[in-house]
Amino acid sequence: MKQENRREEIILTAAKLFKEKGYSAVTMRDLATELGIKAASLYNHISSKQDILKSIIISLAEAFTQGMSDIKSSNESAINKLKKIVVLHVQITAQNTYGMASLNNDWMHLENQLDYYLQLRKSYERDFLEIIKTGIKSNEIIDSNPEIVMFSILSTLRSLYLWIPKKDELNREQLSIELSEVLINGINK
Amino acid sequence: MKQENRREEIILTAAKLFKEKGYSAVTMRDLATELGIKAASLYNHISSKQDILKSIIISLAEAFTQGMSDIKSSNESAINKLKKIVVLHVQITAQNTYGMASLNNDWMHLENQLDYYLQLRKSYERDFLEIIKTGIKSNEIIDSNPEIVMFSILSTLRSLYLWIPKKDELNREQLSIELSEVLINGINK
DNA sequence: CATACAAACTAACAATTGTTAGTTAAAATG
DNA sequence: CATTTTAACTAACAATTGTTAGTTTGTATG
Repeated sequence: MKQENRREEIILTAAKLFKEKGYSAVTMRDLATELGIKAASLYNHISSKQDILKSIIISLAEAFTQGMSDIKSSNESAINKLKKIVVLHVQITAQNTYGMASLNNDWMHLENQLDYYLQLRKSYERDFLEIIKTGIKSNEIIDSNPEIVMFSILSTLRSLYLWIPKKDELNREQLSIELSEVLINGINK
Repeated sequence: MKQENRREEIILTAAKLFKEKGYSAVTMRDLATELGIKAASLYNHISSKQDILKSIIISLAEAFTQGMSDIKSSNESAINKLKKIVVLHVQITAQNTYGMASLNNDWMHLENQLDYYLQLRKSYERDFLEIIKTGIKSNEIIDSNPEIVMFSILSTLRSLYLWIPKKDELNREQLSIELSEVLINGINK
């Protein structure tokens, strides 16, 4: 039975290095050194550097797609759907902050899977925008430019991978609540 | 008189490529090809690849520092200071979307200037946080976690470089107003 | 104990990297 | 017109890159 743990360990360590320096700046020798082995030994577990990147990014992108699918079909108000999106991002990001860095910053270095990734992202943003537009029509959400609303919320959620590691005194649920408060209700008194 | 234009052109083209692929993935040959010359010819105008990155990032970081300094000393309410910060980001980003990508994504590849950059950023964030805390104390801003408020606003402003190029039908002033509306007053009706 | 296999190793490769040296042609300067 | 400067070029370098081939070592399995 092949030890799948070692592969996972390699991918996790790679994600950590990718977060610090970006995919292109991390060499297979960097990665091997971090793991205490030689570069050639990595190839007993992974098939290429590109294969590592693909494993990191695609699984995360699919998790977001699945999450959005659940939210879409969840007979909730638009505002509650937005709150669920916040929870989704906090949850996935808290689970894998390193990988989220690659998802955000290294997706353009995907080769074979680039089109697939872009398709997932496009579809996610389309669903997100649809929720906001529905909320505006139903008078739940203030009459504003829906793209700016999505841009604003999504930018914050996509940056979570940078902030969550610094603030682990805050638990996930609490963070989701405070974030929803600020993003949805604003800060003006 | 040395032609300073050519240097500017090289730096601008480099910023454009850095935005697409990141600093590490762009080679001097890529850059030269984009300009229609050979890699070695670049060195008549710049002293190193690192020199290009430094020129892009440091000037932008100093522009933000200057802007924040003006806002700090501008006897305005906290909310109005925040609105001025939005305008500052929209203005600088609209002027140089390519460079802002490097500021956001490639700062860690600075070598000699890394400490200086980090110092500027830290100081900027300290001032930003201070404005929010003052606003909370003076009852202008809702009683919330000031770090989350800053994180949320700053994440959105830092992502502007991705969105502004897609939306140039929106003029800067209009964008600043709508963004302030969403970020400060929220979206809940 | 014999065998199979997982996971490390050494050595090497071809390609690519940033950069330097030296040269050339055209344009600016006196 | 003579000279200097600018900005391109060719050729080459030493280092680093991802990856492959072949080998060794320890650990389970039968």
